Amino acid sequence: MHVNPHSQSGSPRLLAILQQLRARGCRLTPQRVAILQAMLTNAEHPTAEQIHTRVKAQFPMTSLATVYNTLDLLKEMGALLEIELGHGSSRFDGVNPHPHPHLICTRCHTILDTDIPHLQTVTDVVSQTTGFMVTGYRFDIFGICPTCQTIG
Amino acid sequence: MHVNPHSQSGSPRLLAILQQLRARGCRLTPQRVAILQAMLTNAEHPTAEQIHTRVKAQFPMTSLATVYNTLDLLKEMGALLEIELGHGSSRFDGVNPHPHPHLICTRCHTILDTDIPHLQTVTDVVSQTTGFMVTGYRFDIFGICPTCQTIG
DNA sequence: TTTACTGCAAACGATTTGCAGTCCC
DNA sequence: GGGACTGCAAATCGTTTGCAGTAAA
Repeated sequence: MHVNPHSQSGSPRLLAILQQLRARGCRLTPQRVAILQAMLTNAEHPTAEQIHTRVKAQFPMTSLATVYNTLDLLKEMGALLEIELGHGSSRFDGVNPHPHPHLICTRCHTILDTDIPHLQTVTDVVSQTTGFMVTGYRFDIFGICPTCQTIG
Repeated sequence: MHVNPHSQSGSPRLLAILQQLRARGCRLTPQRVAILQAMLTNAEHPTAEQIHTRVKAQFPMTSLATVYNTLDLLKEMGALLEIELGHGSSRFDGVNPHPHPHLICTRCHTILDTDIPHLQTVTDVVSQTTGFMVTGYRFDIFGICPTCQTIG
């Protein structure tokens, strides 16, 4: 299999991450690039399985293990966020890799991004008052989404 | 095995939860009461395994499955909080079962309770602006605790 | 006596890992 | 050509479950 990433146009973000991968000495295998593209263009906070399904449409041989390996790599690079739920699969956010609050519907399991102003300030204050060196956070708000409320 | 919960003094909270269990038609087995007591007197956010170890000191036959079953029951009753971490075991908070932010040290895995004023107000605002019916939240702040910082 | 609960062991399911072969660079 | 990466299958591990026996009420 052979793919030349330069032959296809891509978003600045995609190109930047490909660049980062190259700088790391990582190979740009077709599977890897396809997984990355799938992550950057899916705002639904997909599971590894869902990414696998989507990538298999393009490269049928792709294994789930490779998806997991690649997601780990991208996570370590800071290119995506993993939302680890206790039960069921992790969900991934490749659209906004910076910590931000999520609204999680406990009925349909939809995850929505949301914005809470000054959250950075809040964690800064915690850092100062407790002596904790804050490196990140996760703020999940659970409830029932508007759609599920109307369904009943 | 036979234990009479009334023969021992207990905190008001312990007695209230025992009462709640009885009201539900649940049996007050020695294992169950011991697990509950262990949870109410351990502020270290223990794992199921750690609770199992502690309870086995008192009732050596106690199985880990019973610990899990009992923790599930207590969680469903709202008597404790489960902190589900993606990797490793869940941690449980039986001291403060109401949602509150946690400071999690990514080096020594200590979990500290903390207080952020007006967090309830924040989730209320999110509820109003998004139409989400908020039922709970989880706010984990990751970093390096003061002790681990001094160790280097 | 009734039946909820227990211990045990096997099952489960998401993720990781070992390995032999592949193919990007 | 070398070694990072792949697919596959087996291993891992926290947690759940089935079941026959036990004991709380």
